[in-house]
Amino acid sequence: MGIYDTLNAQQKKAVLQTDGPVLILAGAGSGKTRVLTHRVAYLIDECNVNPWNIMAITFTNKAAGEMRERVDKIVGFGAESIWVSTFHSSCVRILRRYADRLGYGNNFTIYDTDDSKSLMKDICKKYQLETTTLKLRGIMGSISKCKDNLVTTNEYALNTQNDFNKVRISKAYTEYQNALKKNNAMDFDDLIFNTVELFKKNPDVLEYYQDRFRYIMVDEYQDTNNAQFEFIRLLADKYRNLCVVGDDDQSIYRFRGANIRNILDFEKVYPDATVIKLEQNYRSTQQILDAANAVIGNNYGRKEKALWTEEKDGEKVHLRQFDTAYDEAEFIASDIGKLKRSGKLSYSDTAVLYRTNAQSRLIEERFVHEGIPYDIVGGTNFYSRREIKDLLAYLKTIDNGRDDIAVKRIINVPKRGIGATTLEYVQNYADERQISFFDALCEADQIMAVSRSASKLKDFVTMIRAFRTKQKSYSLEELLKDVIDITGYMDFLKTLDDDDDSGDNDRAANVDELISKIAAYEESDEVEEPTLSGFLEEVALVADIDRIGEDNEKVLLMTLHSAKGLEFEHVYLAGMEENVFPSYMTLQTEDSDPEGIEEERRLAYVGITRAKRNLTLTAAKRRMVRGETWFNQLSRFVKEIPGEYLDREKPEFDKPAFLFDDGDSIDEYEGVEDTYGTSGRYSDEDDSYRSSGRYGNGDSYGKSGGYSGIGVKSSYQNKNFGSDNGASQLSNSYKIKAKPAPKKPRAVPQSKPYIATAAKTHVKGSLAGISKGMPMKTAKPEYETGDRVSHIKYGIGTVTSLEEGPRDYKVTVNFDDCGQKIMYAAFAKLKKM
DNA sequence: AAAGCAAGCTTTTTT
DNA sequence: AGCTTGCTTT
Repeated sequence: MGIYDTLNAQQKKAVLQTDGPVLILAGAGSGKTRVLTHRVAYLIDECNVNPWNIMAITFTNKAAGEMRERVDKIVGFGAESIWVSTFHSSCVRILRRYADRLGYGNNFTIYDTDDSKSLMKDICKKYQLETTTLKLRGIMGSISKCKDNLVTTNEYALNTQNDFNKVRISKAYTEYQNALKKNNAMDFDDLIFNTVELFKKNPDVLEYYQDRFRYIMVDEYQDTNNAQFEFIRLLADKYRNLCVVGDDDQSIYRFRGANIRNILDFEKVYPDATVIKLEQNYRSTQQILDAANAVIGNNYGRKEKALWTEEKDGEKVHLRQFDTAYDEAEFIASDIGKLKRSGKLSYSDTAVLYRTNAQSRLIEERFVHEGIPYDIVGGTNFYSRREIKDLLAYLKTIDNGRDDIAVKRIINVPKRGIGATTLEYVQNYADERQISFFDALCEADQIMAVSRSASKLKDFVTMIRAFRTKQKSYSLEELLKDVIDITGYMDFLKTLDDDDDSGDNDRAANVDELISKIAAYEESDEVEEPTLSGFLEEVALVADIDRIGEDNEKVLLMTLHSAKGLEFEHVYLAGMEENVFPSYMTLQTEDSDPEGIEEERRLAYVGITRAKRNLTLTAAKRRMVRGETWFNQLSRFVKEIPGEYLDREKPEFDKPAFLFDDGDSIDEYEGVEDTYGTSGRYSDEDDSYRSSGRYGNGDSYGKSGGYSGIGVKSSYQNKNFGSDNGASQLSNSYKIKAKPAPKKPRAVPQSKPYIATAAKTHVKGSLAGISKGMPMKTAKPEYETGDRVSHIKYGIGTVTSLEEGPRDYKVTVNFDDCGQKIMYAAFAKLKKM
């Protein structure tokens, strides 16, 4: 049977067990994607299952894409009719057909986290729901939890037991859902929740999909939440051919509602389940696996398993500890550079992983310095960047006036002299009449209270209507460029970050990328009828990880979370320090939530097992976090790795981090009694601190204005500190934190010049170089810098610069009447005088 | 009534 | 460091 012979015994068992519930516990790197794809092939080729009856759910679009590709290769025929998609996109697909059964329009829009937040903000304001203890974040969190657990607004309302906060949350939940419905919108959680609701209330719909998906496979099952579980359970209920694949040791999304019990209790829900463990690892060396096993072994309540490999040759795991995060970043960059030069490393097979997005900046700077090409995953998702959201909000407004959030976002962007008060009146008018915000704007004349601003509102409406008219004859790309041009959006961006121009460049480049993206969408073969709504939908569900291409010769920088499911020859885990990883937040809540630390450990496990051959752990003794200097001890996860698996350059690494070595650039360090018998402060002669932050006046830190760095134990109180100093609350002797003194920040040696260059080649978070098939370019305009030109709206001016963009020329004109404007040449339709 | 500026507060992770 | 909020200015 050919292709199945390459599988090991356990893998083969997993492939051949096609019927009934199956739980595959697949350790990291144990070839689970291979198993899944072979299983699909087996179902089709050997069991005569119609591809149409197979559904495979993955976590990210990228994973879905990869699975689809591999299935296509191995199946050959009919592969395209298999549903391979994420939970969210599956649900969208179903809801697009049946949302009307729930009282939504089938063309509902999808709100991202930002959109939901602004909607909720309005609601909280309207009903005065926020208190000192109950903030927006908490309300949103509670509601999200409700949806994850399939608790409806009514059910929640019945269970408030007159608890003060619960009553408020209940009100917020109810109003929020009402508002969503009115806006014909759903948030991420709703997509799953509503699909389950749809299935429960409409047996005919459920049965249709049950009959359709006779064989269901779910990847990354350990990260499903209760609603997702219910979605799957309902679908699989008729034929019970449900195969879930996961690894409880890699469950890292609890904060998002993932319920590790879904995988741990699978056998309780399906007592007849076949359980198969895949423990042979085909990815990493024994040394790396030993380290991973040693770390994860400290967790309780896991399904016992031990990864092993036949790959015995390998280096030890490298450990390097540095004085500062700068040194750490410098090492990573230079080490990668060195290995690359000696031919031992390829950029595309190398990743730097860290706990928080904020850690990327320093590393990024050093990469630029060393000339190492890189790409950053995550941070602010391309589609959550301000400039992109603004432009998309214009497109949404043009597409569908019912989306109040989009309209409000852009009504005064760029500034049109329409302020908060005016908007409030308009909103009240809309509320009274139960009409949309945009419809209210159309009747601005009727709203007495805004009579003074009525003309501005009318101008806005007229502009949007003009776009709608143009939409009929324009391509999407033309429409977007026209929006940018008419609104003077590039101009507005210029005013945004005037302190330094690098951010500005990024933003402009991101706008270029959006144009490329919309053009690529229009020209894509996969879309038969490109529409504005289609584009907006496609864009709504992309995760940042989805855009990584394989072929790029670039080092990837990303969080540990983003790295799940990926593998690299060389992996650097940066910031292996207490309070960084495990995170400060987790350690703070350790008593009330002991499971937090277990999840962090799983995250460490995920990180370590990303490496195939070469793993380097790095840590810094001190680093700047949100304007404070933190002194952290080496991460407990490093200490959990037995010394014999480690190659460490500094044998004294595990002494308390704040005992500085002789070479350290600290002039004075006084010991004070505490857990470690020390703590101290620095003299202010020391200039090695690149502190910044707003500590404009040193009074609260003591007269000396000196540096107060302390090692703290729970009972330690330092009177020189403001009472809000987090240090006094620290309960674990690992934690050492200090505040910087007012000090002239030492010029950071890298900085601007090459950051600016970097923006051109590696646009952070943009799609630079990723969208394929950039089509033909607009011809060079007839005019040049210095020429006098005329514009239909702005009149006559002088061209001050003509810059070549990826798809079009960007022309800057200094108009005699309205000053400088930046626009796209193809759209400005400038006439040379 | 809107825009501009300074102070204050914060997030760890994301479909 | 970045974003929101509140206050002052126009």
